[in-house]
Amino acid sequence: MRSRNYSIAEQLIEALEEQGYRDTGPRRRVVEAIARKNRHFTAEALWEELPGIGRATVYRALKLLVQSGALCRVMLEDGNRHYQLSEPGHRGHHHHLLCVHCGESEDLRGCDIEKQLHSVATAHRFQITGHWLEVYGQCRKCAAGRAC
Amino acid sequence: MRSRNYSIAEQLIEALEEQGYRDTGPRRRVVEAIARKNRHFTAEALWEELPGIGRATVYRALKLLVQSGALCRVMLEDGNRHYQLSEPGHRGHHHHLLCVHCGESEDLRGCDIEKQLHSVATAHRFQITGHWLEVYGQCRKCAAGRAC
DNA sequence: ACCATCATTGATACCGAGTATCATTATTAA
DNA sequence: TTAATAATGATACTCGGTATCAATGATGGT
Repeated sequence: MRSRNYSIAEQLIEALEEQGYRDTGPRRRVVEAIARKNRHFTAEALWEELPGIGRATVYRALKLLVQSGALCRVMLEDGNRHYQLSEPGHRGHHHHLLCVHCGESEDLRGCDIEKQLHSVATAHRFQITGHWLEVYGQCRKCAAGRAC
Repeated sequence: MRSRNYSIAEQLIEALEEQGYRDTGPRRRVVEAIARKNRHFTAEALWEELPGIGRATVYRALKLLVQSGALCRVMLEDGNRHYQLSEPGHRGHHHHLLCVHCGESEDLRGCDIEKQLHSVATAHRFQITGHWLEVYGQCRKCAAGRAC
């Protein structure tokens, strides 16, 4: 656990350094807090658990991490914006299964929605350049009525 | 044109009355402004073209119309929230093709994404209760380089 | 037509999420 | 070690939207 967290934090720092950003104390505290999370979270909640770190610093770090693909912005059903770690090795375009009950989220793999959209688009004579998809529901634990 | 706008406005007023809301002067001015639009718009822009109508009134009307299904909230790629009229007789859950160039939008018909999501969900043992999809691209006119 | 009731209005203040500014501080490369 | 430059955090601000509340308007019963 400890080492896993450590390595996630390291990966995030690396993601920043790859883009030419420095490895600083406050940045480290932010990514360590993110690495500890196993569900999606708001920027505000993250900031609140980081006393002494400025709001702007937290928002800046989140922005850079989203840019790098290491972190995803997800949209909840109520329209609130949350953040969540990308699964390792899964930084490109992808979608999420968001548990509305416990807040757990997993990357949606094996979704070839692009193909399907393309055929619909042809019928509309519409040239698709991008899309955005969120899927809401209950994870296996919550669906089974177990705590998670 | 005139009569078409009139009838759209009437339909919107009816959508409100069906829910037990009153047909008032300010409400009428809001729905008439919406009926004139043929692309998605922001709440703020709508308010600005309605001098004398309070901000809250505009936001309240939008909220009620979205509730009724006559109006959709759409999310742009940059995260900005816009609104657009539902196509007639298409008030239930549906998706949009949004032209990023001219702002035109059409309802996406014939998309059986639910089926596909369901099979992916099974693989994840995730119980889907809802989803949100936006599709971005260029409408046929913009793709052809024509003004629209 | 009148009145009592209750919904609606609009001014205002407020809220939440995020950004701009900017003087101070930390990191880095020479 | 130092000069250059990036990052920080306090603060004020923006943007989209909501809560409050006194004043106004619509409605249904008589």
